[in-house]
Amino acid sequence: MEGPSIVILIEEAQTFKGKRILAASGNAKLTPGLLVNQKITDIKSRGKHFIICFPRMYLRVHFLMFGSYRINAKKESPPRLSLRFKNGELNFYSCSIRLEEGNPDAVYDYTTDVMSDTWNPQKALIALRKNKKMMACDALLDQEIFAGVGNIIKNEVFHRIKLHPESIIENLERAQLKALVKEARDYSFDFYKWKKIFELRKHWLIYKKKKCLQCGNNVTVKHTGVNPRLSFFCEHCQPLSVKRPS
DNA sequence: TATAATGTTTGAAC
DNA sequence: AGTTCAAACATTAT
Repeated sequence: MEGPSIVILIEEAQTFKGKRILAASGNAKLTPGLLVNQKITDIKSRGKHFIICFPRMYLRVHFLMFGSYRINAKKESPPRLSLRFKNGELNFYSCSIRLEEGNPDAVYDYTTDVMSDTWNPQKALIALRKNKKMMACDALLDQEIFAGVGNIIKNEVFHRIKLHPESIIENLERAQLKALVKEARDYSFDFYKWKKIFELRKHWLIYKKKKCLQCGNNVTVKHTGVNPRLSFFCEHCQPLSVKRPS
């Protein structure tokens, strides 16, 4: 689950903000009793982390690849964590959940979150210049630089800026670096917009495509980067960046 | 039905 | 000590 999906969850879960937990259960490695009677002071996110705040602690939920949730509904499988409120219930499945002490704002840097109001593109540029030997595909998935960006966003962004995902950061022109930072945020917001109206797939231009919609060439599918994650790209429209000697 | 994928952490090995 | 790597976790569509 990528950053924009977490932002949608925040909106859907707003109904529980300010509400008290009446009961908590599940197979998460935490003591559910600690949550009972806790009042939710805030619901927020940082990148792919969904955060439920209490006065002196917070829940940190990461959905990884297969995590899911239900609001006022249940799945057949046992929940990782189920929270019951007077006005409904919030259920999490096959995700990573941790209960942490303190205030999340002391831990998280929201300015590196592509969905955040405080997103700082300049900071991302500086971080990229600091990692000049990195492949662009690894940089874009780096949650310290582009928190919230996942593999779908990665592929669509490289297609939009017409760049080969295996390009080395130091070989990018200044304009390409800026485009990378700009589209990381812009496509994330398009992802958010389209996902909300169930049109996410419909707008994929390269991810899981067979042919490039621009030139008709076969889409190259290969694992790229140190991770390595699957990349879909057009060798013709997305050339490897090679900086000219200056 | 076997496979691979909207992802990250951990700990061993080098 | 830093990096690299495989394993682990878990669900579902194709």
